[in-house]
Amino acid sequence: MGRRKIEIKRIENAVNRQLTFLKRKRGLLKKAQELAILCGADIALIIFSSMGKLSEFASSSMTNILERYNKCSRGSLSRSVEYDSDDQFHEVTRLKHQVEQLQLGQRHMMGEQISDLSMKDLQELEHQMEVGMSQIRARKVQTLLECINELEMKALEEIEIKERENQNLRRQLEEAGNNPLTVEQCPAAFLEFHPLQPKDSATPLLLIPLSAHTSSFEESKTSETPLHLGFA
Amino acid sequence: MGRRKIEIKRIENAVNRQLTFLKRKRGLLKKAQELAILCGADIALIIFSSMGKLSEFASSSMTNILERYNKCSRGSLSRSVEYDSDDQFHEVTRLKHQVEQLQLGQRHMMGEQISDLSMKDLQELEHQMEVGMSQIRARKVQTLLECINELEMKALEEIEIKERENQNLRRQLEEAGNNPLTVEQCPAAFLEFHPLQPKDSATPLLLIPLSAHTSSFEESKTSETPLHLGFA
DNA sequence: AACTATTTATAAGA
DNA sequence: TTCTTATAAATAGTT
Repeated sequence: MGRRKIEIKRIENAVNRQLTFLKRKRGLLKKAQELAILCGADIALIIFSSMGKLSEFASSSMTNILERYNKCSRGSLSRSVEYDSDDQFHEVTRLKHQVEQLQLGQRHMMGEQISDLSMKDLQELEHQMEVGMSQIRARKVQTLLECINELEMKALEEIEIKERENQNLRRQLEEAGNNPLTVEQCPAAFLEFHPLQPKDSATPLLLIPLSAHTSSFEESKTSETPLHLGFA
Repeated sequence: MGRRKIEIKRIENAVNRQLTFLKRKRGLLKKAQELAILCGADIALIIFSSMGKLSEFASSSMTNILERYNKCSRGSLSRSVEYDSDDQFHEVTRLKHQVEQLQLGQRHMMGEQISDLSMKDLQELEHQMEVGMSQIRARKVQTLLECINELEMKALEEIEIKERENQNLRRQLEEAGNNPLTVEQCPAAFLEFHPLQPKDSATPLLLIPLSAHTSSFEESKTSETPLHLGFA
C-alpha cells in the first residue's frame, strides 16, 4: 500500500528502514488498539526497535495479560490449551514452545535454571538422571568388554600370523641346517622386519592396551565422546 | 477500509464481532510479522479473544522478549528507560505503570505479594509502616483528647442548665411553702419531664461515654472509620 | 514533515 | 459459512 509493492524482507537502507519502522509501528499499535476496542479482546503488544527502544500497547494491564499468558502457555505441552484454531502461527508457535521446553530440560540436566523447580520436580529430575547415568555407565562397561574381545581376537590373529611365520622361519632354518648360517650372517633388512622375540609374547600384547583404557575410565565420566579403541 | 467507514467502538452484534475479530486478528499478526522482518524489530503480540482463546506471535523467542521487557520496564520508574519517543501510547503507558506500581505498593502494605522483596525492601517497608502507624496512633489519641474536651464542655453546659432549672424549682418550692404540696400531689406530666435527681450527677455524665470509647480503642486499630462520639 | 499514487485490509454483500 | 467486491486505510516513494 504505497507507490509500489515491496518485498517482505529486511530493508537494507538504514534511513529507509527507520522511516518504515516508525510508520508501520504506529499503524500496528493503532490496529492493536482498534481490535481490542471493536472486539473486546485483551491484547499485549511489545515492540523493541533494532536500536533497542521499547514501544508497547496493552488493552488492559500489561502485567495481567502477561500473567494470564504465562498461565496459559505453561500447560501448553501437557494439556491442549484453547489456542485459537485460526491462528496462522499456531504450528510455529507450538514448535517454538516445544523447542523452548526441550532446551529448558537440557539446561535442567546441566544444573542450570533449577532454582524455581519444586522439590517434586527436583526429585524426578534426579531420578531421571540417575537412570540415564546408570545406563550410560552400563553402556561404557559393555563398550569396554567389546573392545577387550576385539583386542583379544586381533591379538590372537596376529599371534597366529607370527606363529606361522615362525614355523616358516624354523623350517627354513632347518633346511639351512645342511648349510648353516649364523645370526651375524642374516641380512640386516630381514632382522628389522622380523625381530627375534620369545614365543610367549602374547600375554603383554593383550594387557598393555587394556590397562591403558582402564585408567581413563574414571576421567571419561564427564565427557560423552565415545571410546575410540584403536589397535595400537 | 470496507464498504463503509465504521466507528471504533465495541461491535454489539456478536456474529459480526467474531467475524471482524478473525479478520483483523489475522491482519494484525501479519503486520506484526512484516514489521519484524522489514525492520529487524523484536516483537511479541499476545491476543486473548473475548472468548478467552489465545493467539500469539513472537518474532524470536516469546520467553526472551518477555524477559527483556520485564528487565526494561522494571526500572521504568527509577531511570527513564529508552522509550521510543514516537510511541503514541507513551503517556498512557507511563501512567499505567505508575498505577500498577502504586497498587503493588498498596498490596505490599497489606502484606500481599511480598515474597519476592529483598531484605532491604522489607526493612524499608517495615520502617515506613512503623512511621505511618505511629502517626495514625498519635492522631487517634489526639482525636480522643478533643472528644473528651468537647464532652466536658457539653456536660458542663448541660449541668449548668440543670442547675438553673433546679434553682428555679427550688424557688417555686419555697414559694409553694406557704401553700405546701407533697410529691404525690405533683402532676404526673411534670415528674416525667423533670425527674428528681441528686445535685452531684455531673460525675457519671462525664465518665460513662469516655470509658465506652476507651474500651473500643484497641479494636479500632484496624478500621479507619473516624470515631463518632455523639453525646449520648 | 507533508503529499499522493498505490497497495492492502476489510465491511458488507452474495 | 466462505467468497467477492467496493471502499477505507495504510504506506512507499516523492517533494
